[in-house]
Amino acid sequence: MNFVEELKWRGMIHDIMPGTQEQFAKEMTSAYIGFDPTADSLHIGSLVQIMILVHLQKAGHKPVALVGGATGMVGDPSGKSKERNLLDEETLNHNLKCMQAQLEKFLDFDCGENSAEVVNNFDWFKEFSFLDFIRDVGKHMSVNYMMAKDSVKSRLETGMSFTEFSYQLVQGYDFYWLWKNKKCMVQLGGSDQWGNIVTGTELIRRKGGGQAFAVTTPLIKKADGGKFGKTEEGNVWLDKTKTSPYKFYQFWLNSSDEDAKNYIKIFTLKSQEEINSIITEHEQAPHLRVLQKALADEVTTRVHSAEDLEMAIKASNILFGKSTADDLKSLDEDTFLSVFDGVPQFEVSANDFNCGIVDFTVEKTQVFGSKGEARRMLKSNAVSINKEKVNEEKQISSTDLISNKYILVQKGKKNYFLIILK
RNA sequence: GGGGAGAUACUCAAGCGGUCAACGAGGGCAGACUGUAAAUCUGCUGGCUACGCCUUCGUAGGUUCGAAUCCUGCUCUCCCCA
Repeated sequence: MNFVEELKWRGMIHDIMPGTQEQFAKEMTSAYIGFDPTADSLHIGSLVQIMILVHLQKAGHKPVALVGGATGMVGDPSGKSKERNLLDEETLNHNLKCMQAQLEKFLDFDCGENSAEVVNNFDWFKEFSFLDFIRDVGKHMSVNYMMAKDSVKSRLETGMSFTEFSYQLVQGYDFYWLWKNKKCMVQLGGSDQWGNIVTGTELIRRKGGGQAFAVTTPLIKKADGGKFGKTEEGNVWLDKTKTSPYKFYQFWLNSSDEDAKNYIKIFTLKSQEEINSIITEHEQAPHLRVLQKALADEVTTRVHSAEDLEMAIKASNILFGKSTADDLKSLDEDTFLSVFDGVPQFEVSANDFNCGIVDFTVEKTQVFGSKGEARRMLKSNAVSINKEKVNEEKQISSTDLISNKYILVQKGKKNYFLIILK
């Protein structure tokens, strides 16, 4: 199956420029996606773009991942209702380094002519002076054209700086540069990037007299209209120190039936037949959640590792299985600790005991952010100690310790915290 | 440069001298139901040494017994004219 068809059945194409498919059919083609260095880790939103590059390489083409050292200094107005804050250079460089390391995990950088490549647009912008830029690049684009972009139009009312207004030209020049110097024919990206991408193909047409192509992916949303990739704590990151493999696994496992059917096509490499059979199986026995498990297994393995997955499953079974306080107590210490590796942990000392549950969860540990919150939770029957519901009267003493060392605190059904006596 | 409008909690948005920790909506969190799903119903959504107290309505002052509400300076944003 060719690249474009593969993306099509997976529901990963939002828009595609005429002629793109023919280009991919004609020859081994390089295509690139830009990643914005706004944080020091990629999150699962960028995972969609990464998967596109993976498919691209599998189809025999050359993936180029661009990290935006230069564009990151400007700030993309697309989809933003407010002017962005600029990052300082140090943060930016740190972010770039981290992101690059993550990207390298997903692609093959040593497989002959379609080896992946990571480029940084700062490399070609650092020597490019402002005057040169407005003469060589700006001259080809009319303000009228730039103003017609949605990303600009929607900001005309509320205002936008010249910096952000110029963003599309900067990104457009990236495409031009890659086209000119690396024969990169296609730019891929999220649907919000369409305007920026087209500026690039226009620049290539006007300045370079050539042709280039584009494919964009739809914005992923949850079935209920909510934002994809957010949890109570915020973004789901690919960096395991920011989102533990256990939490990562849980994120996918918790997706709704509706969502999981879409996600499995986008985030796994399973074939159409495999996916259909998993969905059929799931519909026959939805409570087994075969679908969510298949999804969570594969994504966790790709982003982390088989070992991380194993521990995440083990932890999940213990935390969400039918286990009781007694089961917890019967675990040996090693298993116990490794199971809870991904669960937020707090350390206490022996004299932190013998106090009320509220003090214990707020002051001795930071399970809850304030006493008010702790009381609210307790009142709504949301707190468990070692899998047993407790109320505001509960006193914590050393008899609550498991293996004389641990206490398991639970907020609601899904949020666990491990307290360790040190 | 001239004129006008505005800034309220996570977001939108009421309030226009006391009864305001601030209506409402969205979002979020929790409870029940379930399949660690969806839908639905319910509760909560500034902090505390908690029938009371403290800190919040762009910012700094002022008027007043009393201010988110009135006055003044400042900052920022938007609109119109040049």
